[in-house]
Amino acid sequence: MTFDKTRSAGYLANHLARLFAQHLAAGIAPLGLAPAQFMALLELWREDGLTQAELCARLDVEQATMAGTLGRMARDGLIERRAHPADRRAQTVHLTDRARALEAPATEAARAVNARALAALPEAERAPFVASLHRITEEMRRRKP
Amino acid sequence: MTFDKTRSAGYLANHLARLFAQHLAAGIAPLGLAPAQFMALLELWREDGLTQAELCARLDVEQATMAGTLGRMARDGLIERRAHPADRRAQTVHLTDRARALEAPATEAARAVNARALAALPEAERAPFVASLHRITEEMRRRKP
DNA sequence: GCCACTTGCATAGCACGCTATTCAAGCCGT
DNA sequence: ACGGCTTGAATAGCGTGCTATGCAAGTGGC
Repeated sequence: MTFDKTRSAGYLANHLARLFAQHLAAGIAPLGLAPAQFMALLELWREDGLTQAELCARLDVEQATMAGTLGRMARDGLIERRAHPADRRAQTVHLTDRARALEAPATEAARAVNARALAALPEAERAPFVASLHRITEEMRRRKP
Repeated sequence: MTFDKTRSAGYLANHLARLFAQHLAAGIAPLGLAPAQFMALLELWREDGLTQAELCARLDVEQATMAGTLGRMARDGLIERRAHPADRRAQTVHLTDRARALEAPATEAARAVNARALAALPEAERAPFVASLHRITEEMRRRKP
């Protein structure tokens, strides 16, 4: 039996994620955003003034990755880093007005991508699919390689 | 209404793909393989002597991406490129013995990752989940951004 | 037969992921 | 108060994805 990629959850997850990233990138590029920046903004819109470490934990990415993303966001005028009031090692990350103004259009673009993607499934299968995605993701995250 | 990432198919697909990539990378690193190289091998194990363009089409990645992956694979002694017999622009990609020997252990590692991941779902939900993944992927691939 | 379009690859530049390393600052037990 | 572990962040190096270019070789129409 050869390995059938069209039935491999891992292969399909990779392919699907690339497709989502392409669609999302196209949707938010006009706003001057890249996908990873949008993810970081998602957290910052909920709660401003997080530290880099907190962002890492919430998005489950490595610290070095987040440092790069935040660097690009600062360069692009989306965030400002300020000294942490209580810990001189840490910095807090704050949204600029420009970033705050992007919340509505950016989340709208993301919602549109999700809607168009899920349209491929019969309505009754959408919620179970997303639930399964969530379930597997949480499990794999718990017991990392 | 704020955007809930834990219910966003796109967000979850990205997260899941990163987790799969980490698990797979850990599983095949001892073989000297990286995830994208494994994907290319998957096609070459089925049919040796493909051109770069054919590999791109089958894996749905851009030509420039494949050029990079094949370059690393040639560097690592996994493939050889030969002149195409009929088209002087093209090259055909051929497996080395080393790459051929990796088929069994590498596919086994990938299968193990899939199995462990799907173990998070009740048995009855696994097939529908993979089917949905496949369905959405195919649809999104058809009508690209 | 020639010029224009297409096609196969390489390359450069950038975004993101990861690991590994380094450094400063906080924390702790003795 | 000290020496040692932990923690927050930057940096370097690498793999993988993308777009955009550039060039050589094939193809077609006239």
